[in-house]
Amino acid sequence: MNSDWDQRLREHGFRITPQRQLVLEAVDRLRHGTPEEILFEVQRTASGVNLSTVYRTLEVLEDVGLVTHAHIGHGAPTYHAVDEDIHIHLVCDTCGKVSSAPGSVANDFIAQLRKHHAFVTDISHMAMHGECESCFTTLSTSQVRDH
Amino acid sequence: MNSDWDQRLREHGFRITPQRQLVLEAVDRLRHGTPEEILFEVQRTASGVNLSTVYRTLEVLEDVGLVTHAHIGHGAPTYHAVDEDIHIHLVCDTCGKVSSAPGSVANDFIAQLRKHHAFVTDISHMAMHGECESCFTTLSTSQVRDH
DNA sequence: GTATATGCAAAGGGTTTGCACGGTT
DNA sequence: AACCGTGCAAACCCTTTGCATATAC
Repeated sequence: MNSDWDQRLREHGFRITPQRQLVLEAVDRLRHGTPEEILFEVQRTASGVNLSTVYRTLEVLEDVGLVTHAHIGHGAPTYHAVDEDIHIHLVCDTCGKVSSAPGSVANDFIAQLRKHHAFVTDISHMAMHGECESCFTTLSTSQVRDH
Repeated sequence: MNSDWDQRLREHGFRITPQRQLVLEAVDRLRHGTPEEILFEVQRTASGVNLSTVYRTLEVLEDVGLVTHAHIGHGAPTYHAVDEDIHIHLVCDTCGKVSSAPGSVANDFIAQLRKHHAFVTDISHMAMHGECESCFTTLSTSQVRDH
């Protein structure tokens, strides 16, 4: 885990609290987690922590650049530490499976968006929707599909 | 608007109703719309239509391939007709502005995901998060930022 | 000591569901 | 006539907010 997390918070004028440490540790341990999943992880150590504190804490940790989130489904977003290996989420909208690809596969694409469309993409926030190969193949054989 | 929309519904065993026609027309007219925005548009013609009908109808229209949706923010998803020009949504997480780029800019990227990561991307569902050039520039000059 | 953070409970958006009625086939 | 689709209201999930208390500085 990022060793100067407390420094990072102080720099931005935030205080150091047990809750903030615990939430950050939980995010690191889970690698991916919704606010509720993070709450449960935190509560293994400190049962008194409240869900609204988790929400407020995640917002703070995101502000200072220690965590990010991606929207991988219709439900709650998933949070992860920023120092994780940068990756892209591939969400199968048919079976719900979430796989990932190294962030580098998007380099050219992102460079093009930057150059020609004046847009700076936040790669750790990227979630692609579509279908995994097996779901796609199943659909192709069971119904008409236009290519 | 797609001229055989009713045929499309019938093929899949759905019935033709005024509500389904009106919702589809509203989506076409708005080009992009949340369920609630679509409801308001529909209600300009038929004030009695209910929000839950809009939700159920959008699900049906998506099932038969007449509309899709993309998650461009934390809030409600945005629906649009499938025969629109294929485009990618670029969402600025700082100022909230949503711009778009032609779908073709992602061709290589999508081909790579298909070939090396067994994933078939639904391009009309693509929403990229990040910052527009002006927000990015402002941030760069007002605070430390790592490149 | 003062300002910020937390816990709790209530309210808020967005979406789904159960049920009786009405409309399409 | 049978079944599907609709309107309405209630329930649901996820998230935010107001307020009093507790805690970091």
